[in-house]
This record gives sequence, C-alpha cells and structure tokens, in this order.
Amino acid sequence: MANKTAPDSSRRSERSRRAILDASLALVGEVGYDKLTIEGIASRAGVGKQTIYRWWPSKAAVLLDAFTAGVDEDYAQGLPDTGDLTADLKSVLHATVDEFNDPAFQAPYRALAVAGANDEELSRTFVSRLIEPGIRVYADRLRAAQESGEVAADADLRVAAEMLLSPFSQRWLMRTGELTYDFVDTLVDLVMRALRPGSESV
Amino acid sequence: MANKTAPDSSRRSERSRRAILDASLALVGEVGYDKLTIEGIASRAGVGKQTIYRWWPSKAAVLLDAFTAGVDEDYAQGLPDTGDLTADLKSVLHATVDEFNDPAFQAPYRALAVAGANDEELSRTFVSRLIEPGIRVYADRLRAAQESGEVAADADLRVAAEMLLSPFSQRWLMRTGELTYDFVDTLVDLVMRALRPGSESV
Amino acid sequence: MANKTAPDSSRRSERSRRAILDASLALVGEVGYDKLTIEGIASRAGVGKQTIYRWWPSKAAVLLDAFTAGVDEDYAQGLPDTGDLTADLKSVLHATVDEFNDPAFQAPYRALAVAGANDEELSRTFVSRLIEPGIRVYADRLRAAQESGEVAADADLRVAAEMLLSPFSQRWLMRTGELTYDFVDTLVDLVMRALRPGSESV
Amino acid sequence: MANKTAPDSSRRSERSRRAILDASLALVGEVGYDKLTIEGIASRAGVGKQTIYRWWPSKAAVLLDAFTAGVDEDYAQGLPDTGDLTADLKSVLHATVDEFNDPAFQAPYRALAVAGANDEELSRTFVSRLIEPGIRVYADRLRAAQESGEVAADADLRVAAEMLLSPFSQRWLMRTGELTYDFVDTLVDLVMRALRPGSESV
DNA sequence: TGGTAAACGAGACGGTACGTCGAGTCTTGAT
DNA sequence: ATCAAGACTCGACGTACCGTCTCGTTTACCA
Repeated sequence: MANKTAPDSSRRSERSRRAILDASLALVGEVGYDKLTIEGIASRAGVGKQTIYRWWPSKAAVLLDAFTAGVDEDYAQGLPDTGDLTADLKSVLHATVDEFNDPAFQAPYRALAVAGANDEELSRTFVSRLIEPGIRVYADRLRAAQESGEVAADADLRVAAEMLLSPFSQRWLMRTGELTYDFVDTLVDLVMRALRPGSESV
Repeated sequence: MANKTAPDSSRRSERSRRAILDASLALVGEVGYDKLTIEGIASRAGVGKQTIYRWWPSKAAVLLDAFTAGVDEDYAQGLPDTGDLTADLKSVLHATVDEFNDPAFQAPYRALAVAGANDEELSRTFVSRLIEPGIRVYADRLRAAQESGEVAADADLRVAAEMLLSPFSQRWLMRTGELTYDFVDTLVDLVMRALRPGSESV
Repeated sequence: MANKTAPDSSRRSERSRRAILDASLALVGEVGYDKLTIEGIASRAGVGKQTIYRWWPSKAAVLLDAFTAGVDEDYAQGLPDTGDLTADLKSVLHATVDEFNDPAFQAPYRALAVAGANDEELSRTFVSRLIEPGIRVYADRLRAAQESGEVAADADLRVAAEMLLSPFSQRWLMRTGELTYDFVDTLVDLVMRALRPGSESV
Repeated sequence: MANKTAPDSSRRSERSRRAILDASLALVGEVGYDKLTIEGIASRAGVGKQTIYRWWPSKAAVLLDAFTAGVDEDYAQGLPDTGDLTADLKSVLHATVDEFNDPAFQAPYRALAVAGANDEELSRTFVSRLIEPGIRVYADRLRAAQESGEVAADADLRVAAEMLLSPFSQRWLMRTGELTYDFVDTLVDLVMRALRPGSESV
C-alpha cells in the first residue's frame, strides 16, 4: 500500500520530534499559518527538512500533532455535574470564553480549523480529535440531566449540544460577534427553554 | 494611508474586471483554493498580472468580489412569511441544504470562509457582505413572528437566529455532520420550543 | 516603409524635446545606462511616454541625440597647426585625457559605445557622428604635415590616425590601462617614428 | 562581505554547470545578448533559475565563464617565432582576422565587451582573462625581437603591442572599418617602422 | 565491541509562484 | 494633432518554498 518503504518508527528521534512540534507552535504564533513554512520549522528546530517530510505529510499535520499533544486529556473527565444543568453549562462556557479569547491559543486553532476546510483528510482528524469529543461531553452531560428528569425526554441531545457550541465557535471563527459571558448566558438560557420538560412538541 | 498612488478607477477596464472575476470562480471550482494562483487567474482571464495587483490586494479579495457579485440581491426580499414560522423556516432551510450540498457552490464559499479566518480585514468584508445579512433576515422574520405573538416577547432574536444558522454552517464548514432535511427540521423544532410564548424564563 | 503614419514634425513640441534630452543626460549620469528607463526619462522630463516613443526608437537613440547635441561643432575647427606636429598632437591628446577622465562625460559616452556594439543601426550613427569625425581631423592634420614634408610621403594616414586614437579609446573603454599624459606622449613618439620621412618601407 | 551564506561548492552539480554554460553560448548566438535571459538559459539547460543565481551574479558572469572555458589555453604557447618578426605578426593577425569575422564568435565576445563597459567588476575579469593575456603574448614576442636586435632597444613594447591590437579591436567592436588582411598588413608595416633599430627618438 | 544500516543535519537540485518593474501600445481629456 | 497621464498586456526579474535527492555523520541494534 505504501509506495515508499515506511520509516522505522522505533528508531525515531524523540528529540527531533519534540523540537519540530515546539517550533511549529512557536512559529505559527509568530508569523501566522500562511507564512508558516516547512523550511522555517526545520530551521527553527535545528532539523533537516527530510526529517519532517519523513514523518508528516503536510505542515497542517505537523501543527495538528503539535496542537493536540496537550489537549487530548482535557475531555477525559467530562463536564461537572452539580445537579444544576444551567449553572454547570454557564460555568464551563465562561471558562471556554476566556480560553478562546487568549491570543496564544487562537493562532494554531484557527489555522487548523482553516486548513481542515480545504483538506478533507486533515479535517477528519481535526474533527475527531478535537471537535467531536467536545460535542460529546456536552451531549453526555445533557443525557445525565435527561435521565434525572431535568431535560425533556424526547429532545435530540446531539443537536442540542450543537445549538450550544456552534453559535459559540462560529462567532469566534468567523468573527461574527463578541465572545462574552452575557452571550453564552443568553445562549444557555435559550437552549434550556427548548429542553425544559413539558416543552415537548405536539 | 496608501503608500502607492491609487489607480484612477474611472479609467478601469470593465472588460478585464469581468474576465478576472469569471476566471477566479471557474478556477477555484476546478483546482481548489490552495492551487488557485494569481498567475493562473491572469492567464485564464487573458489579463496582465499587474491588472489584478492594481485592483485587489490578494487572491482572496478577488474571490470575494467574484463570489459576492451575484449574491448581494439574494437577501433583498427577506424570508417568506406565510404566518406559519416553523413551516417558513423549514422550507427556506431545506433550500439552503440543497444549495450547500452543491459542489459548484462549495469551493469558493469554503475558500472564503477559510481565507477569512487568517485575514482579519478580509474577514470583516466577508462577514458583513455575506454572513451578517443572512443572520439579519432570519432575525427579521423572527421579529415579525414576535410582533404577531407567535414568539415569546423576551427572546433574544439575534442569538436565536444564530442558534438556527450556526449549527448548520458549522456542520458544513467543519464537516462535523451531514446536512439533511431531518437535521434542519430537528433544529427548527428545538429552536421553536425555546421561542414558544409561555416559555419565558422565570 | 513606415507602417505607422509618421508624426508631423512641424507640430513637435520643442519644449518636450529639450526636456527629454536633458532628463536623459541627467539620469544616465545618476543611475547609469542599464538602469536608465524610458519611464524614468518621461517622468523626470514631465512628459508622456508616448511622446518619447513617437520621436525615438529606443533609449539609446534618445541618448545619442542628447549626447551629440552639443558635440557636433567640436570638430569644426580641426586640430591646431603650429608647424610642430608632435607638439600639436600631444597638446590635443592631453586635453582629451582630461576630458575622458571626467566622470560626467564617461557615463553617456560609455553607454553609447556599448549600446552600439549590440545595435548595428545605432552603431552607424554613433560612428559617423562621433568617432569618424574624430579620426578624420587627425588624418587631416597628418595630411597637412605630410604636405609640408614633416611626414613620410607613403604613410597610410588613416591607419596612422587609428594607431594614435584606438589604443587611447581602447584603454578607456575596456579599462585596460590608465589614461595619462605619459601614455599619450609615448604613443605619439612611437607613431612619429613610424611616420618620419626616410622611414619608408623597403 | 558576502551577506548570504556561501553555497558549498564541493556539492555543486557538474552536470548542471556544463548545461548552463552550453545553453548560454547557444542562446547568445541565437537571440543576442540583450534578449538573453536567465529564464531562457535555465529553461534551455533544464535547470532551476536558483541554480544559476546560486553560482553566478549576473548573466554576463555566466557568459564570461562560458566563453573563457575553452579559451584560456589559447594563449599558452605564445606567438610563433621564425626569426622574421614582420612575417610572424602578419600571419598571426591574418588568422585573427578570420576568427573575428566568424559570426559564431562575434556574439558572445561582443556581448562581453559591452557588458564589461557598464560593469566594472566584470570588466576586470574580462580584461585579465581575455584581453591582457592577448596583449602580453604580443609584447613577449616583441621583447624576443628586441633581444635579437630586430627591434630598437628603447621602444616601449607594451604601448607598441597596443598600437598593433587596439586599432584592430576598435574597428571590430565599433564597426569603424573593415577587418582585412590589407589593413593588418598596413598596420604591421607602420608599427615596424616605429620599432626599427636606428629609429630611436633624438 | 565493532560493523552496519537506519535516521539524521545539511543543503543543492528542478520547479512553481510570488510580487515588482519596465517595455511598448492604447485610450482619454486638455490645450 | 500633439500632448500628459496612466491603464493595459506581456515578459523577465530576483526571491521564497516546495518536495526530492544526495551527501557525510551520528546512533542504536546485532553479530
């Protein structure tokens, strides 16, 4: 299947791998995604270009690895559950507002979102590693609330989670609006109205 | 502000302008945004590269002009109002599902969304010319419904419109899910629950 | 022969003509021949490009006109004739040494010599307007000396004049040696030996 | 002095070097110096432009290398010495007349002469690699003749050599006259008169 | 413990596209 | 009709990176 003999990953230099990942993150923050080059990464990392090409298919893939390296475990413990769904959602989303307003976080994440739009393969990984887990932890928290009767039994929780998250990420990605606590509060309140038991469709 | 003496737009060649815009759209459909080049556009349009650089700052700006040329009037007549908000929303969104599933439409739109993420200036134009008007016509329709008592008086209609549109465009842009009639129906139903009179927050 | 209708030279703007010629000389001194451009001349002269193209076929032709404008009459009065050929030649060549060592003179003259080498048409004009007259005044002075018996009767005076002038201009053009009074004195002395009466070939 | 880190010449591709040199000579013969372009050379040689820019500073430098590649050894054996100076000079110059009247030779040589006039750095190399050795072999032959008493003891042989060569190359370069056997014969005869023993200046 | 094969740093290579400059042509108003 | 101005098509410039390809030079396993 592979036309080139695959490299022997057991002999891979961990030192180079880390240097490349670090250089990528540093550079994307400094010059932006468009001006991020393989040559630049190699030179900053003190590494031969071939070492990058040997292990990654594109600069987007490098960046994706660099970015997801420290993020995977964030979703592990799920959302808090104090028994008050509205309060839990607001508190988590307030934290997320702060995170997405942090410039250091923006550059690589935005770059990946973008790169994914034009690279379907990359997109799959990006979605399954970063976006999908995010949606899922929200859907899971909603399910818990549903089971405790806090949420209407017939609500489509996946779509509900998207109603919560997409307006948020859309505002951020496309700069269609400010990301404020007020905004997410309004959003949560509206969604909660839709999910309230007794609001079932006729 | 301008470092170069601005060109005299009264002497601009309409013929060249159209050729460039047409070539851009054709090419982005054929080769995609990443492989779209200024040289390619110029050559296809039978135009000197300088003529492109004289009037546009980047390939993204060309594409934005090309794309918005025929779209501006789409929002002019607003959304239909048959008196049944749910039905109106579903019918419009069904049409939009079809539009966004059309490959000819996808390439340039996706490209612009992407280009905007990394170019703040371009992003503003993209949002104000394409996205903002879209949100606005939905918000307007909701307002009409609110005035007729079909929607709760205290609902934030702008955020409600985003709850309707963002999950949709997010699925499309990031490929986080299928765009189907079912999906938008579920979406509309959920949002309508949130907006139903009598659902006001306590 | 001309495919375009020739411009009507009676309506030509003398003001523009002078401005173009002046700008050419000024610019060639400032930036050198290679970086001399038609656009630069036009802009400096406050003139449309077309006005230059209308009246001259190339930048070299402009420069040739500019340069020869004030030079033609230099050759009119011929070489001095005090009766002492050797002294006359040395005194004139000393003056020429000074002239050719003047930087203001070098740039355009060198440029024309060069342009001529690759443009046969221009070359003809350059030679017939500038070089040929120079050789001729020397040959004429030699002829006078021959008639007065100061020079051998059988000497080829045209070639003798070239023996005097070519080593000089060669040194200057190709930078093969310094242009000094000593050098031209040596040159004159050697040539005079060849021309001395009684040196006729056997 | 060098602002860019110099390339590692030990890794230079001999194949590319030869292809570039060959293409340069071929093209200058076909299109002339002015229309000779780096892009043209690169494309003809099947080479990236950067490979030319990496090793040469200008098209003139490429051409100089190309031209001198096969010429250096021409001067190695010096001029013939049959004991008859006049005959030796005439026979060599006759050969040179033929060489300079050969169109294949003219284009690059003329181009270099010209390029040198406007590029002092190039000029030095051109002179020291091609012109100076030429003058020197003539001066050497004259010295041999001087030592054997065929030439006056006090004559400046360097200037004498220039008297022989400069009128020749001047005629060729500036097209001030025909290059014929007759011309060089006359030239040699005149110079020989100047050098004849007993012609010493008083 | 020394030999050898892979990965490595470095960077030259053939290419493509960049954004700029100037050439020479063409069009528009003003004189 | 010529002029100043400058937009146009075209071609080349010199630069930046691409992804591929040698080069020695580590490095780590295995004989």
